[in-house]
Amino acid sequence: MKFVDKESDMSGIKDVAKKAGVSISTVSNVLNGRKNVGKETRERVLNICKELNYYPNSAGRALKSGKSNVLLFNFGDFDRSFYLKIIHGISDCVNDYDYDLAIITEKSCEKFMRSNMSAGSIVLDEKIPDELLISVASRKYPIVVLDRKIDNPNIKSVIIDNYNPMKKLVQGLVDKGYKKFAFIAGPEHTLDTIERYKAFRDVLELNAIEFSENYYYAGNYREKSGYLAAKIFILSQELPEVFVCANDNMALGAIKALEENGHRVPQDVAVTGFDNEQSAQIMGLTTVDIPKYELGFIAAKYLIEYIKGKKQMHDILVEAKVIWRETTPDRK
Amino acid sequence: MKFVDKESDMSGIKDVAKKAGVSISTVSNVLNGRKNVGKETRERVLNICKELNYYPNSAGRALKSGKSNVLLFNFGDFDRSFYLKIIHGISDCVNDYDYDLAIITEKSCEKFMRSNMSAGSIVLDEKIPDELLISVASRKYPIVVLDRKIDNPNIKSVIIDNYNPMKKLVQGLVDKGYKKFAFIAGPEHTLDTIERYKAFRDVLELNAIEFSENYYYAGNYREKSGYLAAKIFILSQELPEVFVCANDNMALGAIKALEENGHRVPQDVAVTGFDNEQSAQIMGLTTVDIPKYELGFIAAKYLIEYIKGKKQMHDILVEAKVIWRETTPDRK
DNA sequence: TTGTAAGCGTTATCAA
DNA sequence: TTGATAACGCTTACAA
Repeated sequence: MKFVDKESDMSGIKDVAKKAGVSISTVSNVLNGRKNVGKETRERVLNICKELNYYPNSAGRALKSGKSNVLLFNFGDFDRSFYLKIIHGISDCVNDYDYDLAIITEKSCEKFMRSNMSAGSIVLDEKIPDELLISVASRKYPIVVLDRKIDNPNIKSVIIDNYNPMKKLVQGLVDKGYKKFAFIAGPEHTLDTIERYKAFRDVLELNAIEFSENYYYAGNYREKSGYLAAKIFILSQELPEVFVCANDNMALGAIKALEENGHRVPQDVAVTGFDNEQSAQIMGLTTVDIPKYELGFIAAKYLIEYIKGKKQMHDILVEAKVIWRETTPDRK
Repeated sequence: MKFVDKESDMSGIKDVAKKAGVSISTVSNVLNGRKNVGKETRERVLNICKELNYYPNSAGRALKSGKSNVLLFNFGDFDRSFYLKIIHGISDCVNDYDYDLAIITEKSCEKFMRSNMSAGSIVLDEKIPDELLISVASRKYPIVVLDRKIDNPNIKSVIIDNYNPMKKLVQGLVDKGYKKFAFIAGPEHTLDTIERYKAFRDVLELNAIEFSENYYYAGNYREKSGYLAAKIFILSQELPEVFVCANDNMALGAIKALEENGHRVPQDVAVTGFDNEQSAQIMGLTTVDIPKYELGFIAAKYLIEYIKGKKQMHDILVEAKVIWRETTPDRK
């Protein structure tokens, strides 16, 4: 078979106009659903668009009108399958409202956000600095940040309630008879780690249970850092009765390290996570379930409503709840 | 605190030019690294760019030059954490070559591909029809498809070798003494399912092992369909000795169904998967490891090289290999 | 109801 | 070494 490489079978608005025997502006009017076009003309134009496979050049459009139906979602951690669910929720919502979604990474985030190609952003990656978001956000370009707070009227937050479920989780452990805790944290500047840890400390204090900083380890949410943390505890000092981990991945790593070193979970040591990822389910890990899909959906909906002009919007708090499983048996 | 909503603190090339006391074209020349600018002018302009937080508007740029540094990656299945790894590989490669990546879903795929905002696409979602890809692909807009073949000079394939590892896997099972097989397939029109199944049948035939179509079940790669498949086998007929599943998710589902019904894995029934997802690792599931990160990286590199003008490119075959774990003990 | 023309922010050509 | 200007594809007053 022989293929001819058509230099470009892409037709522009001009081609459509010419073929339809109308002016460019008429075509534009048809495409933008303006009322000032005759029914017959409208149909003819529409048909020809189909026929020529015409799609508006987004650069031209963005340049002129500054408008766009594209929403950006930025994320950065490829290790948490977590994010796929959030994306799913965002994607479904965005489609419901007839917007388009482009998912981008930190590297290109600024470029995309500044390029007029989108109408707003949902930002998850903590690596994107506050300053960038503040400099980019405006009433015409609102931003929704996940699990983060930025003091700016055009940057809204959708936040997971970390504090209350973690409090319940730890109180539950206390009630089960646990007395000696270790905490494996995520990156220390992130809102979620701060809150999860605060809840942990508050409950211990409330129950007059002693906690030494020696039993605190700052990880990075990766499985490896949980592994490392547990390993360090194993090698250097007495084991706690329970590892409270700031997410499931690290809990998994901790379990791995424990079992490799002959400590049975949960008979010898208990472990808890946070997120309720698939792996937690499989392992029977006690954790906190975050409604990921819903989180994405809500964030997208929120952004779209704000873009459409809704006022008086306050930050949203998404509830999460404890899931008790096998890694935390009664200790009494 | 009171915020003034600056209509736009975005400064354009004009602002830079004015403030620097030069013409627009000079600024453009500086920014594009042209040699025809005095050293002193260049530095002044550069400083002012920083000062004003100037960022070239990519819409304007794209419009004029018709060029773009954006690559599209399309995917559609939010259930396989698998894809996150592929995205990771693509993202890293794209960044290495100073391109930008936008990840998009089926819904907006055509719009984005036809809107001139990108220089090429990597397509994974089987739901995108061949015809669309063919109509969009050209020497100026090449496409790389994953796990799929399309007969067009500007659509290149990066394919996972499904056949050989599946052959090895099944032969291994035969060698271990398994004689009674069931196969849980993915969507029937997909290249990977076809090949995985073919390898399965070929090995059985080679070893003169009988296989009845009753032991074939067409799933959809979701955990639920594996669950359902196993359930059906459990309810309706004799169990096989081993479930060969076309991916890990379905294997997981099958295991769940089996255990819920009192059949122990692997003592009573063996199970294998494909993909080597995190869950497979945790479960001790025998499977085939696909180098996901590398797959993404290779696909992106391939696309970029083609965009940059490399000729004579042939499809790429990515190797995968069997990982033996606990779900398939010797049966002798 | 339709068409004309200006202009969006950039790059590229050519003249100064 | 610089600057004026046309052009990219589109939208949108405004004129017809």
